[in-house]
Amino acid sequence: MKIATFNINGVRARIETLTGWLSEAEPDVVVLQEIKCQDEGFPREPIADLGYNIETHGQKGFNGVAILSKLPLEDVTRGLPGDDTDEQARYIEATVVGHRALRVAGLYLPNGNPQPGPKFDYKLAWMQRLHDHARQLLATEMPVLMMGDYNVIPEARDAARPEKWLDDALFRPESRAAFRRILHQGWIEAVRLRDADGSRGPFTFWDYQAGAWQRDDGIRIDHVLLSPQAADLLIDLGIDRDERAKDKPSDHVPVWVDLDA
DNA sequence: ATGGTAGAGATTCTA
Repeated sequence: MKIATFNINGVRARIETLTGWLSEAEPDVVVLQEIKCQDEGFPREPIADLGYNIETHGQKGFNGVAILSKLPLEDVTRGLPGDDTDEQARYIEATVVGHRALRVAGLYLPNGNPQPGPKFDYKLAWMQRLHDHARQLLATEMPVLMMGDYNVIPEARDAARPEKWLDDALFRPESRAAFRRILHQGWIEAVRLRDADGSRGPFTFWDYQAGAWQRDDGIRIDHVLLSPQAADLLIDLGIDRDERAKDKPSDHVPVWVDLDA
């Protein structure tokens, strides 16, 4: 089963980019971030026509996440637990039943800039809530995938030019430490299973500005975290880097895993 | 040191 994460940066503005990739890559399950629309504005029809069930958690203008699946989605939950006053649509979770049941979480972690400030405080508080919930997910002993745009550059080798990110919320020590604290519960970063050495990259995001793509001035901020039970099922993984060179691209590219599930 | 781009929706914010 092929399961992907893709920050689409506006699903209505980029519906042809999305359907083109879905047709080519043929993922079974996709978590989307930054749909930037409300549930009723989501372009369901062209995606349903490709055989996907659709569950959305949107809001007006910003943020918004969704899960697409060729298999039925069960027990869908919306919003990250831990703060009933949080109105930002950044988290969705569902069970996908193939010949094995998987729990899939799609998340859009707060950017946190500028830092320091209230947005950075919100990012760190959100990461603490994710940490608490991630522990509960591991305790289920199901195969779990916790994937999405983490807005965290884990290490210097995850940036083409780490020096320019030193004062950015994506690379601050507090953000990186919070990400590590989640990993240390026992999650496995899929990409690093196959690329564990010290070489630079691969990247998943290139800014639209200043020719970042042309200079390969990228960062790796879209991550797939696997529970041990999910990691045991891993067959293959990839980053669809070529999507960034196509017409009307998102600034992020898809990251996917293939599991024996 | 600055500005460079993009989407949504309102004349600015978020990234």
